[in-house]
Amino acid sequence: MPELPEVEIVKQSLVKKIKFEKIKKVIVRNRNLRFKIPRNFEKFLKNNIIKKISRFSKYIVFNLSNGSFFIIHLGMSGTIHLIKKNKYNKFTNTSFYSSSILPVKHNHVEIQFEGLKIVYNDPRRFGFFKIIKDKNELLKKFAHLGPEPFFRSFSLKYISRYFKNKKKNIKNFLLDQKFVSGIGNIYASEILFFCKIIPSREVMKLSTNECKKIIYFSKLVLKKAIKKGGSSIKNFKNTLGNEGLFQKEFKVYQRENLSCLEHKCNGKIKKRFISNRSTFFCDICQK
DNA sequence: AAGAGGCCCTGATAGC
DNA sequence: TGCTATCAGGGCCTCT
Repeated sequence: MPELPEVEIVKQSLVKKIKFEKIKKVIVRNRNLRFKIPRNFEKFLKNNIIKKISRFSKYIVFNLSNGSFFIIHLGMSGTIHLIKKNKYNKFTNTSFYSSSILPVKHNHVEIQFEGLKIVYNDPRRFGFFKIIKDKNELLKKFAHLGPEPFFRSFSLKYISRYFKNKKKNIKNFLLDQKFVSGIGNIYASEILFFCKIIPSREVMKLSTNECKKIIYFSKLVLKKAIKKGGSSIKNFKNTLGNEGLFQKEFKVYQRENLSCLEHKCNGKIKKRFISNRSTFFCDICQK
């Protein structure tokens, strides 16, 4: 599920529903996420008010009333579900994203507020929660991450300097969070299609104009995806509303052997593995 | 230093 | 039906 646009959608929903709410109770059913959830996690969060919810790259950041933070990363398969109490004071299922039905298995973390709770579900457990003591530690945690495509610092100067004498291909660079943060495997293929650059191109051979396109279309594709509510791949069945719509707009991702959607291009979309990740492109109009 | 590859984990699907 | 193999939207670590 989650690249920058999907995480942004989750964040926006969380802002609407739990900003300024007080944490009443925390239940951890499985501590073994990507990083082990520490023993003091529940106690640390309890009685704090969520003062602010923001996003950086693919991380959701919660400011707590005690001056500390906690961050959530959704990994490959993490989803956050909102459960509300009905008028009989019982919890009923609705959701923020991806599925309106709370799955039966893999509900690892539950954070309860007055009248509602959020449930973190993650079959593959590549996601994680982390307590961050203060602002300094937060900055340190994100220090290794490059700019988001939306940042001014993601400039022509920045990327030309970065690409100089580098032999790695452009697809790998778009996935490299040290270079640019927030792009994942779906949007990397999509962005390169718009740029008309083949994913295997060595970055040192990119022209100035192509670098400009990378900046422009990285912003454009992500913005459009956010507008459409993100992408919902492999939806759970019984999805009612709330799922993203951007997957309907994919030009290349998961379109192997289908016709290229570029105007007047007769190509068929190809699928190749680039450093073990599936990559989609048209080898006629992308060069 | 840069780049390639393995690994963490479960579930869905394809092929026999 | 039931097995096995492969693949899935991420990122960290190790090795060369």
